[in-house]
Amino acid sequence: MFQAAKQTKVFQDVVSQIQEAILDGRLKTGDVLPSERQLKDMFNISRGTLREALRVLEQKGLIEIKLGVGGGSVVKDLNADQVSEGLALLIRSQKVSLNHLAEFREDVEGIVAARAAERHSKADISGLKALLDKACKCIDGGASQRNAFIEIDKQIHMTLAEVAQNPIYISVLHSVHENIHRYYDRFLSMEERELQENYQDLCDIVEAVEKGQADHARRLARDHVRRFNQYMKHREQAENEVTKVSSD
Amino acid sequence: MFQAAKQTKVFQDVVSQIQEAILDGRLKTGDVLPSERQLKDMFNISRGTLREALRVLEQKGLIEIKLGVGGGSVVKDLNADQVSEGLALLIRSQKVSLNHLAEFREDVEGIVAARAAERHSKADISGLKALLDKACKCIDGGASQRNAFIEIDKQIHMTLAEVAQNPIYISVLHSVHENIHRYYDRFLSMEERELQENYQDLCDIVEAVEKGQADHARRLARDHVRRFNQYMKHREQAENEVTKVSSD
DNA sequence: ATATTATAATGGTCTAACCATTACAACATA
DNA sequence: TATGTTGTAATGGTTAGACCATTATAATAT
Repeated sequence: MFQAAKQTKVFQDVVSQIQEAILDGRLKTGDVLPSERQLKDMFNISRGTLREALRVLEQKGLIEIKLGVGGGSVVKDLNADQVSEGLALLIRSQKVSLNHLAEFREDVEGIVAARAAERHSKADISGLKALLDKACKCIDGGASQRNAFIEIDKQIHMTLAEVAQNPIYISVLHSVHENIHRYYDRFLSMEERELQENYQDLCDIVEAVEKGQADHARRLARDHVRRFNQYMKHREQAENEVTKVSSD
Repeated sequence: MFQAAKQTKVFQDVVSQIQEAILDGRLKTGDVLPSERQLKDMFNISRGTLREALRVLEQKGLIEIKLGVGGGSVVKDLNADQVSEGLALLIRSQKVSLNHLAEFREDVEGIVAARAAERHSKADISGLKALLDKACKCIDGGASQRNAFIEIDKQIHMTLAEVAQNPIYISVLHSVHENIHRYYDRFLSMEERELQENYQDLCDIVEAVEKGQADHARRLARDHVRRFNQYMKHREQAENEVTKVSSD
């Protein structure tokens, strides 16, 4: 007959109100909320409760809290960081293994390449080829050059996601890279031969994209990522062997 | 020469310590943290500061805070809710459109079907066929039956994600469904003809999975989702037309 | 004109209460 | 004895008021 009386925790109500204001556009990126002492009076709550609400909004990625005079709660430009953090937690909590993530990356990079092949413009291809040139120049350099290569490699993948014209791919791929690199960074120094192979892969993918061969681009991208994954797994195993022997 | 001195906000340090304890397994799902009054003494901080930390952990999905005697902060079983919420925020903030999400779903469902085709067991197929049977019985029923059909449809998709044996697909697909349905629920009442088509699609997909035809399953799943998306878009346009006319 | 220093506003933290909710024990009742 | 009621104490939720730490800006000195 009756509904359970609304369980409002005060701070939750404040979170909702401010969140709605942001999502409705009544508060825009860069806007500064009133100071805590003003807000607490506006909501007619205590400062502690208000601060709990602000902490939640901060954690959601909706506001950023700055210190000192002229500081305060600033409405943030929303990005994929929260998605990325959530994914990172799933991985660290062993709900998701590196193999799962690596496989997911294979598939996503495949999709991205295929969509990019469908939607690329001439300007996109020019941009990609410029990146390939930069990558090529890094191959036979020293260790620092190799890090540069890895960086450009990542840029090429992210650029493909942009060419695919769907921000979800950008966010998802960004999250995946973020989390994969957190684990693989220590193995990332590649030999010149691997760099060469890697570079060739990228050239092939870009070529397929340019020709609009979606399925082919998908396959190339997937194989490219799979090869990278297998290489990293070998490195990890090798490292584990060493650790095992030296601790025997 | 020097690094900037660590900017520790006290509550952040507390968040880190508890988060690490959970992720390292020192605190397990279901464990209850000491009461706030005990924790504040253990960390040697004030209760307000502690509560800010707990609110952040709660928002991250790591703990759940229960009221009353025997209440307290309980370590939660981590799931994809945070990823889902992050995605929802991106959508509501117009960073991501429904078209983007729908397209993404096409691709993901395609992947899932392909992976399922590679990895299915006989038991998986039995489970899927049982669901198909249930779906079939809902087709010519009334409105309530139709809702049941939609529910089973979702179950079949999620089951395919489980068959694919990668928890990321489960999480991502769950997030996508969650967010798509938030927008499309009002249009979800389908005609018997659409249900029939839908059912046939599902049968075809399961058949392709059973036969291990990965590429075929991918194509079928993608087309299935695309058709659904187009149908929903038409419904939405139709509704907008009506609104437009009636407000003229 | 430039460097330094004070000022005041803001977020960060602390203390010490009291309120609201809830599991459970103590008690009353049939 | 079994069952329903009530009290109690522990816990999270909220409040109030104070003081500390940081920082943009204005005032001052060089």
